[in-house]
Amino acid sequence: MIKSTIEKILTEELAEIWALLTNDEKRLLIDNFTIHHYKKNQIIYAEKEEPEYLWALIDGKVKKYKDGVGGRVQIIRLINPGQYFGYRAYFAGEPYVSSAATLEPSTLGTLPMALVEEMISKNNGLAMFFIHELSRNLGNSDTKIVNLTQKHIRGRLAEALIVLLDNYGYEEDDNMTLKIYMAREDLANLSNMTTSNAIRTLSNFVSEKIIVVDGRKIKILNEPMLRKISKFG
Amino acid sequence: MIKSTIEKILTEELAEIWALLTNDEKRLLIDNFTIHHYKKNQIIYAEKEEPEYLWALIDGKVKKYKDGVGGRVQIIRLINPGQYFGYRAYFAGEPYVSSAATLEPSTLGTLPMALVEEMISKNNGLAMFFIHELSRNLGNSDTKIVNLTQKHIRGRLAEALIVLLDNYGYEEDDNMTLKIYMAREDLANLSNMTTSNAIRTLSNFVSEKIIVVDGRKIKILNEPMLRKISKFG
DNA sequence: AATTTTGTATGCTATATAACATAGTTACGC
DNA sequence: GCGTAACTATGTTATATAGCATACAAAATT
Repeated sequence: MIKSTIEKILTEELAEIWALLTNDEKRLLIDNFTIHHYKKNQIIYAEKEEPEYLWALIDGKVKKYKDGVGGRVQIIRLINPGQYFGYRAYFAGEPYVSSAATLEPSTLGTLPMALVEEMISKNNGLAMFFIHELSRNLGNSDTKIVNLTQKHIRGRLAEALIVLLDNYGYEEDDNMTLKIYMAREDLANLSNMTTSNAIRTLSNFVSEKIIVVDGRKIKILNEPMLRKISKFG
Repeated sequence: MIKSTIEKILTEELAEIWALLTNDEKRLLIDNFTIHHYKKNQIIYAEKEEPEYLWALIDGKVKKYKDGVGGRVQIIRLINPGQYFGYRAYFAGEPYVSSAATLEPSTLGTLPMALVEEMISKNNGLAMFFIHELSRNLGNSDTKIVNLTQKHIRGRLAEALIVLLDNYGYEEDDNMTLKIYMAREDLANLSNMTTSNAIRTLSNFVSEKIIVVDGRKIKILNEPMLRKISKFG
């Protein structure tokens, strides 16, 4: 039955919010939560659209990005399963300033923001949850500003690889291969450089035995060195 | 009497929060709100310190900035009278990731964050206020990432001047002169360039009759052009 | 008032990285 | 399975901007 599937997802994948709710709120959530399936590289919402839903990533990988000057794209955040997005613009009372798209086939859930706002106004634990999330994201954004503007190309790419590692971790079988297979272009858009330079710098890291590359699979051989380059590069 | 001065400030300068409170909360606020006077270019708090207070700017001007690679500094936000800062790190449960300092002699108020948190947990209007603030700041930060990484030097400086205009406005008497007198170095740190290049680009804008400069006074002659450069530069 | 320090201005040089070009390689649709 | 498109790789050139040097002006300190 559909309802029980939703309940399973809410209690297991989105436990963080679920735990904060009263029984009435849980019921409301079940009744209004909708599951969506997205293909790889599909746009979820785009800049300038009006925010209407809270999005929850249940399974898969999602990027948030901004289209900038002259066709350049900047990836500003990566979303993991169990995380929420798409709510900031609604809370700020403005249209989206960034777009969201899947990096792989993904399962997502939506909840109308009007309902979320309603629930927040009555549930302080939920309000604190969003205050906490927004605060962490804002800190990351501020840090990103300095990383992207002041570090050199090697430092920025190393940083991007560390971000991928922190977000998605290693494959279980070898504990070395990044659990995300990104196009070089996405890697470039994450670290504010051209695709050519992402490829080139990646090759340099391979020559220096810091990583091994097999297509889109990236195996990190020397994580401390990568962190060092990220920090001082 | 001191208490009545504080009450005057709270009701007039910090009306936005005041209006959201119950009588008991207002009393609590008056009893725990402390006024501080800072000189020009004085550090309020520094990166890596533990956040303890909510800061309210009552009068003056404050910059939030991050020290980056090789002595470079990035100004990430400007604070106006009536605005609050210093709370993000506390909510995120981490030390400060940026520093705060005055740009001119300023009057500030503090409130212990533990009290703010306590009040938020009981007052949903207050919680929504912070959710709204954090959401707006996060949108600005994300936009800043793209502005600073993708725009050319002229666009970045034009953008910085627009930010100063939007934050502090024009002098009342001529409606053209920016109501903030910043060092060229601060201007550079705001727009991610060296001081030399800020001076040079500012001179170019003068040659092009977009602005007039008299020491630190900047008069904007052609605001539409400046906005155009900011947008496409 | 004299002296030091700090800020502003401008020219020249070096360099990191974008832009462009070309080619090989892999994935994908028919 | 073949042809086309998308992706990866690498070399070369162009250029925006940092870095450095020098000079002058203004402000602060003695």
